[in-house]
Amino acid sequence: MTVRLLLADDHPVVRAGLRAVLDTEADFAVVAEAATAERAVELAAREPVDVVLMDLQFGTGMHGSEATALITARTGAPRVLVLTTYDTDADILAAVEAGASGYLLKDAPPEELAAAVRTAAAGRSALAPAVALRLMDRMRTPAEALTKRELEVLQLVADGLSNQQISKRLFLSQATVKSHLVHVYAKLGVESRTAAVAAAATRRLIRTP
Amino acid sequence: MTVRLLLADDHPVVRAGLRAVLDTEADFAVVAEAATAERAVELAAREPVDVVLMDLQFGTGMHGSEATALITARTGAPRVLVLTTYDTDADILAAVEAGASGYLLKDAPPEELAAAVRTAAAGRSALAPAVALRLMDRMRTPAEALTKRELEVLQLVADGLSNQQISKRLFLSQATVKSHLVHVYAKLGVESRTAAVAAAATRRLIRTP
DNA sequence: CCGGACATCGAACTTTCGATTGACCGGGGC
DNA sequence: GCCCCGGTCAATCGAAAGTTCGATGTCCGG
Repeated sequence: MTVRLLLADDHPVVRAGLRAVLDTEADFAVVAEAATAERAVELAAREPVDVVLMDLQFGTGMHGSEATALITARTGAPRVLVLTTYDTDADILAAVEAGASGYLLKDAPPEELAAAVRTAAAGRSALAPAVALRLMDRMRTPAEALTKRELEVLQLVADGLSNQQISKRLFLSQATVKSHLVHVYAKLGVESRTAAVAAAATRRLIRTP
Repeated sequence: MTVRLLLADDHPVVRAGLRAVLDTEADFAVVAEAATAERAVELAAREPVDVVLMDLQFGTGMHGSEATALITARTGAPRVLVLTTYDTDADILAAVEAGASGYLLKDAPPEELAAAVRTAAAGRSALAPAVALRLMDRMRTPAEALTKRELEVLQLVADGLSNQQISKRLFLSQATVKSHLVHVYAKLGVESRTAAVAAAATRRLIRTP
């Protein structure tokens, strides 16, 4: 049984690398490539594909997690294996919520990559050890885990928005924004918004441009 | 005349991709690969190589710019072509100072990549259009260029320090720190420290963890 | 069913930040 | 020599951020 693959990554070199690594496996066949998330969604709907290898950060246009959600929403959809460079908590959560079957880092060795593809093709969940470890840590110390809402506010803080701007963006009052930030500061062990952004960046909780 | 290549990148997939892309060129031959900067320095000294494709960010150990400096310091050294994902001003300057013959982004199309390798092999300078454009912009609008001191203060802001903490760290008064930040805000077109950090991060003026 | 976590909001308070203005000095360039 | 720029500092004032104390409602699991 051949596993048909769709590669979605904006870097030609990475696509070539994935093709080189995966085509050496006898039971894999790369049937399509996409340089944008939009194109990946289109191809996944049209071509018969078993597993999509999806990057998260594309240079322009749709984000990989959005594309993942669109692809997995259909019935009989292929499995989506997220393959990204960095592992922020926000990205992992977004990918899992979007219906990704797995989450791999690009620095993974080829054997791990092939194993993850087979796992995903079989319908099981495939998480990179580093990612799994992070989720374990998150489970083990739920006190330090930021809620989705807190991450959302923190991300906007990192984008340079003021409390006023954040409140308007999220349809909240400034009081609520401050409230969330108080909790964020407590969980991160800091006492200012910039320190929170720095701490969250090192812990890969948020996306930094 | 065959161009002998050494690939230095910690991502197996990227190395495979570069090999796939470059080995299709008749006059290129990938003769060695290195997964760390240290290994790249070692191989560049031992193997007969014409051009080194050097990543900047390795997972652990030496930085690519250090390795570049070590490699180019020798007489009869190969040319080093820096090939990285992101293009921060600091990285570009460091690479050029280290003696890199060129600076490419990993999202470059294969033709551009091959052309840059030939340019480097011929002993000429090879800059990616995006990188060259950045340098041109930097020349054209020096008003937006932050001074060394301003960057220093801004970096500490990005690390989460308060004005008070920065003043102590740099042996300044808070007035001076504020003064620098006023200039930074004006140059970046923002009006708060977090917005300045966000703007500087997107423009790759500072280091983000 | 009840406790706890999460999300929401308000008000009063303190601290920090940012804007503004003005000043001094040293080093280059004209 | 003179002027401009970079770096340094001071004082002030309003705005923003952060703290503290409260409160309500939902939802979920024991």
